[in-house]
Amino acid sequence: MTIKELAKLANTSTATVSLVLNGKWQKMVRPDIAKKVQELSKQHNFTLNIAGRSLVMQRNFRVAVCAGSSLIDHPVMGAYSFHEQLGIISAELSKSSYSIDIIRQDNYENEIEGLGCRLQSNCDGVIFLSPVASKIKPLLEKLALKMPYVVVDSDLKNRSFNYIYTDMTSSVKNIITSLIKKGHKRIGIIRGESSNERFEQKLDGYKKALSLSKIKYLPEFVLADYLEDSFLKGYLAAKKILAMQKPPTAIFCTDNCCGIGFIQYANKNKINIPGDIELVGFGDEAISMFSTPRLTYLKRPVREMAKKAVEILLEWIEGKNGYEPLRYEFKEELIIQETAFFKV
Amino acid sequence: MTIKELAKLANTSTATVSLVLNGKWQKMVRPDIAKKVQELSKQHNFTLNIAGRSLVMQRNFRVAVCAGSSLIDHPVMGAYSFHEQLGIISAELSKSSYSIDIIRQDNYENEIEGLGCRLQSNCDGVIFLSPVASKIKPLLEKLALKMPYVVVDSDLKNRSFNYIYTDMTSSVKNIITSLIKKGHKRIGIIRGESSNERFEQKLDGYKKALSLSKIKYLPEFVLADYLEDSFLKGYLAAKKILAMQKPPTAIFCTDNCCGIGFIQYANKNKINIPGDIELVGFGDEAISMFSTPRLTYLKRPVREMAKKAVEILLEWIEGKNGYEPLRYEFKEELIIQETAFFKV
DNA sequence: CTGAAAGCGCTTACAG
DNA sequence: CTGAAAGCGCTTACAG
Repeated sequence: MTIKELAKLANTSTATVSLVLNGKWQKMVRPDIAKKVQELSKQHNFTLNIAGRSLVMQRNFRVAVCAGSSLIDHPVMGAYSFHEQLGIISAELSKSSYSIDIIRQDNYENEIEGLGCRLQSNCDGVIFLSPVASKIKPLLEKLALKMPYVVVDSDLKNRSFNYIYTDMTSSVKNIITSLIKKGHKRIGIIRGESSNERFEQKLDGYKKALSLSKIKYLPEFVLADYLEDSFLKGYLAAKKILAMQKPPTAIFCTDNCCGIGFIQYANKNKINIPGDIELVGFGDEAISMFSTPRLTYLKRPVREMAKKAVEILLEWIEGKNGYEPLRYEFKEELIIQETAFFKV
Repeated sequence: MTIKELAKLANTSTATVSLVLNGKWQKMVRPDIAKKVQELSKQHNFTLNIAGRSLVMQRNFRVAVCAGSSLIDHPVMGAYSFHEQLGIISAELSKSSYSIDIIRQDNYENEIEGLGCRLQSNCDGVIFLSPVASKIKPLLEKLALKMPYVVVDSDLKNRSFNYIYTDMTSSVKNIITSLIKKGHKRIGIIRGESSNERFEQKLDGYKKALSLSKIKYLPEFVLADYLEDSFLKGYLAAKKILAMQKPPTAIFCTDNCCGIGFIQYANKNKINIPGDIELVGFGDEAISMFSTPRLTYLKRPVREMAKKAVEILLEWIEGKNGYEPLRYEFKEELIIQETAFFKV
């Protein structure tokens, strides 16, 4: 069924039907005609054809979601955030009858033209999920997108871009400071993530906290080996740490997966957490309860960031006013479970 | 840039450009002209406008994915499969430049018209993810979709529908039989899922295995209380079971989350798994390694099913031949980790 | 307040 | 082999 047929049934023109169905009829269409159109439309379960609308409105009702393909391909370990975000983004967009295009984005340098052209001709907006800041910035500059975009979960530190982020450095600084206040003097940090840049941000926070409290920074307490498997990283780091003559009394894992690996090794070797060693993770809610004891961790606001991204993107797409660059900060939240206790 | 402009640049007509860019030019367009068009198109990063194509081809380049909204809204516990599948589906579709529409499908009875009309006017095909068989069947009959669809992960037991499934009854039967062969005579089963129908299928397999081996079915070994939280279900079931005077020597958890809950309780109460009690789970790979000991489980081929669904759906959408009803079976696979050991 | 008409960017018969 | 033209289903000036 098309708008033409519906117009015929309602004994009016397609223009009138279009106005009514798009809610733009006030003061333009006689109320009785509007009502009739609405009733007929409901009765026949009529929906405006999206291709027709797209063509004339120069809008595609599609939003692109760009993410590294490792996130898309290997949803098993540590990449849970991406799937949470994808679910939320698609559900939110669906409410406004937008659909999503998943775009794999790995080789930032080589695919600029392809990506730009693909985005430009298919989508109304773009969401970049957790890109590496130092790579997405030149890409955005080169792309010079004419459509709205938002970068989610990367602190681009430049107000001319649109991004939603958390200040991981200060989150980590605060948590390490709390550990110090509790009496810990020997605090370790284990790298869980594969991204060097992200780890550096957290390590900065760690260093700042130590230096503020005049605690000496010990390189052997930083376990930053590169390994694909975050869980295994935690497991092996635990082995290394617990073999030390004077091991740390508290550990910060930069990723929950890694924290769970740590716990698994500790359990096997009868190390008591939090009795012998306190442990704090960082990441999703998702897997944080699957260990014994349950992980105390800084919860990342991944869902909130995704939701916000859709909200502002749609506002920009549907508004006619253009938009100001947007920088929006979310905060990590401390979730106290069983591997460490704090006074808040 | 439009096809018109490109045609002008190439000094030819839009018809010719369209043929070339769609790969239909062989024996219709002079090779030198075709080459010129291809070069110009590449040079200008030209892509055919999808709205224009959609309208004239009567195709939307969109596929709907229907799923219960609890899966979409609460990705934390036990609903991991959905997110794995969503990621795979969207990535696969994206390769063919289709985008996806997420549709929440909860109240099967009341939204038939809305759903049907929405699907019909926006999408070229539909994927139903893990619907309840007894509800999706009447819905499909009433909808009488004119477009291709596939039901993923529900055994509809009716060859007139299109569905991809696993035979959970026989998977469970086999695993229980293996436990019996290993010497277990007291085997418990714990319900992890919220869907009654799915649990019944597994329970059937459990009963069949017992009956084949002439082992008496004991209702107290079936822990099928309803609880939202699968993890907690496992935890509480463990408490109940381990308080029995003669508890089972092996447990089958119908969901991995539930298995991990069981392990957590056992660990806290110094019950040795697999020494005191062997444990087998059922579900995703995703969370199966986050426990100590790691869960032995039947792995569901969720990703494989999703990939297959997209493959056949696109074949149907892009083919012009209509299609035969399709029924495609996948098998669960036993993954032996640390909570139970089998000879295979 | 209403309707006829132009036009969005394509593809596909159809005439040459 | 090539190009002019119709038409997909809408929205939005524009004329009445």
